[in-house]
Amino acid sequence: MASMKEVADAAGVSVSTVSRVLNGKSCVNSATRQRVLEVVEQTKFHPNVLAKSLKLGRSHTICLLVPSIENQIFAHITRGLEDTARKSGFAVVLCNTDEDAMVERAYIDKMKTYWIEGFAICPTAGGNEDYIRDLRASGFPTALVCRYSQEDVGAMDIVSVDNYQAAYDGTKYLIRTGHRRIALAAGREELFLYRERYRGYCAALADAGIPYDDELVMREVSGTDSFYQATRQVMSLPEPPDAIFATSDPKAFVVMHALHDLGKRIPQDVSLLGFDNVALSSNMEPPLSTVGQPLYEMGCAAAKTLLRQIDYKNKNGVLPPAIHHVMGVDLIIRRSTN
Amino acid sequence: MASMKEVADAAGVSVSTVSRVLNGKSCVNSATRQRVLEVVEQTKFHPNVLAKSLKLGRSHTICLLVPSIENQIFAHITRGLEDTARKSGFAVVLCNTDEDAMVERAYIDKMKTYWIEGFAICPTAGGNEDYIRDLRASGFPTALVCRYSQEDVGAMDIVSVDNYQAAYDGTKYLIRTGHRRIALAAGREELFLYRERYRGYCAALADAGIPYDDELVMREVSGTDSFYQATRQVMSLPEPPDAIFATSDPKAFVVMHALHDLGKRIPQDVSLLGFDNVALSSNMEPPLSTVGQPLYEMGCAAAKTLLRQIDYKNKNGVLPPAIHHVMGVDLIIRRSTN
DNA sequence: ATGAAAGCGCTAACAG
DNA sequence: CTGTTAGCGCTTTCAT
Repeated sequence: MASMKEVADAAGVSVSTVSRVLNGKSCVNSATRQRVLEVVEQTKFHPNVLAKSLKLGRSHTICLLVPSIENQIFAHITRGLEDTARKSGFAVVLCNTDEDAMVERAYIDKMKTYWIEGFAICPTAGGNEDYIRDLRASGFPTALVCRYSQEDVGAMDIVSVDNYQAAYDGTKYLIRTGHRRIALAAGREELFLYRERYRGYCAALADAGIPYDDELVMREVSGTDSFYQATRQVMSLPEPPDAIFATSDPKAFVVMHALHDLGKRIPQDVSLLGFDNVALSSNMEPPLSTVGQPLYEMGCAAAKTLLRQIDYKNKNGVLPPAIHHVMGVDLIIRRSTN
Repeated sequence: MASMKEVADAAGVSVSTVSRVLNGKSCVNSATRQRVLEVVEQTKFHPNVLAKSLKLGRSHTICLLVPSIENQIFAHITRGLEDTARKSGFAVVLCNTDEDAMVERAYIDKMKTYWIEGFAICPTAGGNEDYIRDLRASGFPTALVCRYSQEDVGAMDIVSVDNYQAAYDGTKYLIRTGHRRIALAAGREELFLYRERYRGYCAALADAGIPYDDELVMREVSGTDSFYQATRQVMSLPEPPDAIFATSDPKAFVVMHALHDLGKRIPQDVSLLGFDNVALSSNMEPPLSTVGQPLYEMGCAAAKTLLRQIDYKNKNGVLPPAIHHVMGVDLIIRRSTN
């Protein structure tokens, strides 16, 4: 890794001139420019980004925090984010928080000192998110993806879907297709998005005049796998459900598995509707009907909103007003519902 | 973000003293140490890692290149790598190459100028990997994970399983359990690991005196989905297979799907064996028997070998001799084979 | 159009 | 034990 000084010497010019031709600033005599360019070519010189970052106060790096990249949902988001960041010359540092607020917090603290230019965060379920709000308050471009709290709206940049409406529509679809006893595989209540989906489910039921039955809502006890038992339980009710709405595809997979083991046919005995449209859902047996979130696009949107904030901040010294990007969902009917 | 100078001023000492207490080098008067520590506390000072990196020539950052994080296989590896890197204070930059050698190459070039301390790479299938070998040649700690070429052995650090033996054992298991017509969902031939798995399959057949039938090996035409058609074809043979060995779990998922659509029961009509043991395989219907690679651990091992190289290089100025870490596989019998 | 010089924030001799 | 100083590699006034 040659340094600019070496290039300058070899070309018989000063480092400032080399810098100038490399950055296309102000005019440089085209003869000298040529000479410099040649040397750069020969020596395979690449400017040291670290030094540049230090000088300029920017690193062209953003940081993504997700609970776990092993969860397909976050894998899709990550892909979208990385793709669009890369196209703009940004690198992305990945951190798996494992739903541990301590890890999340420590990581953010550490990353701040890297002059990371922005943070895209799918926050951990448990934690108080004050340190995330502080992040923005202290001037870091920040985007919440998927997961966010009510109070964040208007205060932070957010990329999400309308979880209430999406769940409402999903439930409505199940009702419209003749189902009356609709069970819900609900997500962890600490997460606003799951409370919203729950609300949507309740509202759709109410609007259709179907009485709410708490025995029909399965709650996550310890990890997604807990829906295996929950499914067995709900299916052994005197009046078992004729449809199950899982509030995420990974949950739907374990419900599906439990149903198979119970000898129940999908959708003949019970319809199953998921939420997310993760890549694998189309390969399940039967292929899973689901409320599709545009996960990849949400990752792209998160990157874009971060880039936008970074730009704005570099121009105006402050962050732009927060926006809430609410993306549309698609109801994807495959063969697990009828 | 306060700077060390400010801390120094506030504490009434010089920056070097602050640096010393922060780095625990040489002795500092415990009274002054206290004072400095207090100011550090108050101002929430974190040293600027960029400046430190520039000065020291190290960034405590490694780079991971994978074809796509959306592929569960790479998600597991990534998780293992990130977990162990983080524990050692390293950040990891993620790049999805999408099997595009151009992207891979460009990314590596760019990352070199970030003073990235090491590269963990699951190389793209197509490309000539000279630039990866150059990476090591030019002094960058490098680890190949899963995918590698014959010629890399001994020349580069590699973390993999013994693909030949694993496929041999998997096939052997199928034979031992009474199968004679064993089809193979083979992977892309450009990948050494798939050629090895193919060899293992052939060898096991030969050793058991079962004639090789080329009609029984399905080849990837265009993405994993092409195995859907291939499965239909092979099942419509006059003498269809009584078992299918898929050389990766994602392939097994589409084979399984095709089998279902064909009305074939697994394992009654045909046994199905996968390769990888991706998280979802246990949730399939039926749960997939598979040759389990320790993917998470392979990620950990890749991080460790990188860390080891980095250490060694910092001490001795050169990279340590390359090692090939061959990890064991587990035959995981679930319910898709009998 | 080009060079000299200052400085981004930090570490590491080298003096004292 | 502590302060001074010289850079790490680069950008950017400010002169020339």
